[in-house]
Amino acid sequence: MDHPPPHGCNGVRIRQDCLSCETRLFSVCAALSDHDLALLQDLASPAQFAPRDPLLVQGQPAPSVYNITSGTVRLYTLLPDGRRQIVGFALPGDFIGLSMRESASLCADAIDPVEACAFARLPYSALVDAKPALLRRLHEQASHELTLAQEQMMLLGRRTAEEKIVCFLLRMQQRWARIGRSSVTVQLPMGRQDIADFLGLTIETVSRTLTRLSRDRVILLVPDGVRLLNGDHLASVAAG
Amino acid sequence: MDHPPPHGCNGVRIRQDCLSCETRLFSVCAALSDHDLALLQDLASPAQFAPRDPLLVQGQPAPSVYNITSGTVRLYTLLPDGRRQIVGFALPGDFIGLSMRESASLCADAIDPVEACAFARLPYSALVDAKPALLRRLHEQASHELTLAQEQMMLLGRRTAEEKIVCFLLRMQQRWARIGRSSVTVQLPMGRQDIADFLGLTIETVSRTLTRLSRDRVILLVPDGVRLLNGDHLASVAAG
DNA sequence: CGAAGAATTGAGTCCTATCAAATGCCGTGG
DNA sequence: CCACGGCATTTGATAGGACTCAATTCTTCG
Repeated sequence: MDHPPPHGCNGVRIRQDCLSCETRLFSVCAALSDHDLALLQDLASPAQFAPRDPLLVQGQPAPSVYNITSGTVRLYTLLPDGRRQIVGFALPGDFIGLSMRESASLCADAIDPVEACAFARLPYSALVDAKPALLRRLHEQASHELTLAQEQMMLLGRRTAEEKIVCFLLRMQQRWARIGRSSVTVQLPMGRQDIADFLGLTIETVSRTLTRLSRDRVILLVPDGVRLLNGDHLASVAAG
Repeated sequence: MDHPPPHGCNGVRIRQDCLSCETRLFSVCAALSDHDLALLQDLASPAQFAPRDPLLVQGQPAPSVYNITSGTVRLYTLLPDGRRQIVGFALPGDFIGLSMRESASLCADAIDPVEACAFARLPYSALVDAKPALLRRLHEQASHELTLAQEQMMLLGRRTAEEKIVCFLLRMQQRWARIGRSSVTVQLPMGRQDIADFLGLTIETVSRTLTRLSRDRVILLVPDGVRLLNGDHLASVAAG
């Protein structure tokens, strides 16, 4: 893929171009015919977020749902005393706002520069009502997320720190692979504290575990990511 | 509610009677009109499970989906080395098999004697395709489960043993209340080991924490449940 | 009554958290 | 170009909460 980013012809304002969207095939949009996609495109407005910009705030009304087209978003909940649990990272192709409820049950904010398709909730909801295929796709997506959430519960409740880290690295590798960015070097756009809050650990334990794996030549720490050196060992740890 | 359990007239074989089903209003069936409910009823076959009987086995084909009408089911995943994480308990009105995939990603088995409506997956799937209202309801249900799963992640990743226990008790109270069994005495049909595997603790820690709460007059341990004595204290612990 | 399983209680250990300090990284501005 | 400040990360020392192992008590039920 080396064509330029999508832009409008004839000098019109730059708009989404769903048909050529790189994330289309991975996203909920894959459920739609070209015709229905055009309807969806009319509802979409491009949105950009700088690092730390919020997409959703826990408890506050969520005017839009989003389809991430580039960048990484963290989804998390907070306790009053400040403890944070990250419940997921949204990558390109991921949909934010599956439940379509009026107010957000989560916080979501950009980790790095994020681009997304925003859909106003009401017209989007109407389109979902009119297109069962889209609803079906949303439900499949929600079911998939539920399965992931259940895996994460096993990880949080029953796995050791090392297993948590290893599972996390392997899952990130799989997720990048699924959207066509397969590589031995796993990109980690999030910081150590984010990883800790995702895995139910402290930042120190994350750091120590990564350095130990690195010393044991199982991984190699590189800027903004890790290279997986000993896949067999990693897989056997993850298997439990 | 003191009428006898549903049974057929004229000596016909006992069947589900969805219209008078006590769990109808809480379950996915609430999405359907009386007419559509009749279609659903034709697909339903009553099923009973003794304690420890499996409803689903991880990785194996799931021929049916279930609507629980009485009793309690535990849903869990296993690691090869035997570690177990319970991801939820299904109570009357709960639906098992939301994802409608062919093979189960979870194990599910009865904790106490369970009665359920079983629906063969294929005809059920066909009905869902024909009735968007039913699909919509399934999606709402899945979204709700996703929200619960995210709360559970916070609990597993960031809460102390005492907070886990207290949150669990309060949530069980709410769940019983929602299906019309509100009471200061919270029924706990599952054993201590089940609670431990749900909360990411050991059975000893569960037991010790419950006895400590009991000594502090916050709860009272009774057979098959607990009575909540100091709701304010419980709520403040749960708030974090 | 006795056996088997479930739950509780106790003693000691270990993994991870906590507290604290040092190091590395990167953009800014002199 | 390099010194500087701020932030993220790493490393170290210590403590503590939950786990492990083991024994006892309580239930249930034939």
